[in-house]
Amino acid sequence: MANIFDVAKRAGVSIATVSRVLSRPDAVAPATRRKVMQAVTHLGYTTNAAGKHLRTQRSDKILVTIPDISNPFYSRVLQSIEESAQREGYSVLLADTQHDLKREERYTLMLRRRDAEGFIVLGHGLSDVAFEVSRETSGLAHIVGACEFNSRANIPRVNIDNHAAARDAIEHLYSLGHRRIGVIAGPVDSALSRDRLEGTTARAKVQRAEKDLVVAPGDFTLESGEKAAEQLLARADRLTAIVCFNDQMAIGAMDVLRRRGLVVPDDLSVVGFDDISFARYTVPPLTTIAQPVREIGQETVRLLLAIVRGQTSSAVSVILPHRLVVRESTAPPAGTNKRGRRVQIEEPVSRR
Amino acid sequence: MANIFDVAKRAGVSIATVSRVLSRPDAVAPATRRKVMQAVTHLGYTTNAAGKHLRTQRSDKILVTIPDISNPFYSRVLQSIEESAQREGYSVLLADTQHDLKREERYTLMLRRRDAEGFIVLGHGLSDVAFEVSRETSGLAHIVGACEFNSRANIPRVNIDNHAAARDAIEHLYSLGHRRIGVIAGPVDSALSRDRLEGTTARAKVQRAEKDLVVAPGDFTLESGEKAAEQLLARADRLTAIVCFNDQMAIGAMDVLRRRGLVVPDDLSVVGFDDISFARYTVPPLTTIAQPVREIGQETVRLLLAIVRGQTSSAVSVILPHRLVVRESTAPPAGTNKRGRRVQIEEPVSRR
DNA sequence: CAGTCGGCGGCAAACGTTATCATCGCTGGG
DNA sequence: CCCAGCGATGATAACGTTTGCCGCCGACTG
Repeated sequence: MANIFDVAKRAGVSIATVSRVLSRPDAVAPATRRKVMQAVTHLGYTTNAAGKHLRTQRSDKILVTIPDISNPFYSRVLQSIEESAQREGYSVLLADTQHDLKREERYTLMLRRRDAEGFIVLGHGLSDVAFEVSRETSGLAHIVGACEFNSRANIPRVNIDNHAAARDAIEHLYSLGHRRIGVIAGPVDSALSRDRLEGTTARAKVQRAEKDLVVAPGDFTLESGEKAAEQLLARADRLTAIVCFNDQMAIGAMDVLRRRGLVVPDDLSVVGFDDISFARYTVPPLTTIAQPVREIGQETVRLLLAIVRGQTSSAVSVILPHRLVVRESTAPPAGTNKRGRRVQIEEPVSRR
Repeated sequence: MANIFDVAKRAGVSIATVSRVLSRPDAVAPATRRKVMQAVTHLGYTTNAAGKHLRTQRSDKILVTIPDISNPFYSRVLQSIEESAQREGYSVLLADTQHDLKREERYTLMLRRRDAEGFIVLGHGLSDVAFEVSRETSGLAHIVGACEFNSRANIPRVNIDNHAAARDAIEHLYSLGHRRIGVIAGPVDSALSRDRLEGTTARAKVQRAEKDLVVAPGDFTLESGEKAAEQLLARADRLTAIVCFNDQMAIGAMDVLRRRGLVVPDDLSVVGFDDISFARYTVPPLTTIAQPVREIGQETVRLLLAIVRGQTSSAVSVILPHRLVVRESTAPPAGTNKRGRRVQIEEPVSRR
């Protein structure tokens, strides 16, 4: 493999000139530039990453930890992050932590080893090591959170207003006439889930319906959605709607309902979260809170790189807008009319 | 940030000893080892990646290109790759090519720059540059394909027997009594899709039913599944089943059928490919060809690292077993009994 | 014509590590 | 008692690059 010396020799210049041609071409005379470029192409020379990295102290890499890549929501955020990073000349080092803090910890070492210049954390886990690394740096830690956040560490993050989003979800159900509502939440240690839970209960209080809110925890997987739905059905009767803190749990829940012979939305309305691509294809299509995945990825990268490049002295978090997407999994509860008003049972029930 | 000199000074030893303590601890006397370790922990020293990389010529990184991370099948393979790599001490550089050969090409440069030691290609795209890099290396190119493969380049790969898998899918339908079958294939430049198409037609020939096979191309997305299904329905009547070359297109197709008032499997049977996690949750649950995603990832990494480490002189491709998972989206066509035999219309139609 | 200025390119240091080789002291065997 | 040998550690040479500094030369101006 040819190195910069080989190129220099062949072009009859010094290695400094070769380096200059490659990094700042206009700092060198056109004639020499041509000579060098010829040698470069002839030898198939490419700058060696390690040498450059060592000299410049920049690896042009960012580390992204994800609790679970196979979660379509995360994978789409990742996709956006990757694209944005790439556009800025950065590569992405992938770390699937599988919800394991130990793994995340191992990966965090890459930051300290200067293998990566910055660190994006998806999911709520943030190990002690990461926390520590984030503090030991003079100035701003090169860490940004996305979607989730760890309340312990004072780390800038970009996400939607989960409190408001959950409020909107439940508001939608109230406006349809629902009152007794099940909630399939996330793990208790998830700040995101806590925020959404607060959003729902806050809105329920306004309605004076706190008692009618039934919560079952899940872990954002399809299976946990099933389990939670079964719990909900066993624990509470007269439920007319279920809010799920992500679409996968909603899909799992809808499957349970279907197997029990319950029809969505006739018997029960279901609302999801995230608006993953499959949400449009469920039966019936899922009403859900859409998150701006693309923008989340873009903003996260922008924020991180601003910190890394020292273009900002005080990084602030970013809140992006969410959007309620009403599809066909929600409708007024049985026994009410279109407006959500309770009607006489004798009247024909109209829907959608 | 403390470097090896700082540690050496503090421990009162040479840098060589520090390096030894960290890499081969038993090559150094216990007393010195302790002294060094104390200094290391006190200073929070971690080996600098760039220095190590430059010296050892090993980056401990592999590059993985994926046509589309948001495809759940790919993301699960990626997950397995990442885990296996991690276990072997390697990190994964992620490259989402978005089906763009130019992007893949840019990323391939990382291999030449020695930024990554090896290269895993998911998807069928393989740019000229990659092809070239794979040849310029003396000995084996550090490239392994997964799932798909490029027939042009002689690159080892790991995948299922797509020909046989497609045969099994269509065999299943024939055995149920279907004959006139629609196929939603992949892009024509996809070798994987070609193989599967060959598998279906080969099996159809045995049945003397080539004329009853109707093919529409897709591109593995949900939307393309819808489009292809519409084409199929418009072009061919009397179709009793559809085989799709991935689950997402199957889900898209089933949505079209549903909107047209067609019931699966009563009116039409549907078979998918991949067995993504959502396949179990479609309505009805999708019959599909399961791929051993976990094993594909493991084997790919194993194969690549064997090449990288020079543990093998001639890398051969790996074929992993697939499996037909029969769920509820397939049944005998209307007008036949359980055994798949054509019956009198007057008889009651039984199913499942 | 002489002096100065600017553009271009070379020299060399530094980035942080590992591995090879040399060295030194100690031990054990002849 | 001496020397061979061995175990432990130190000195040092790369690995390949970028970049500050400086010198040279040509051109332009007074």
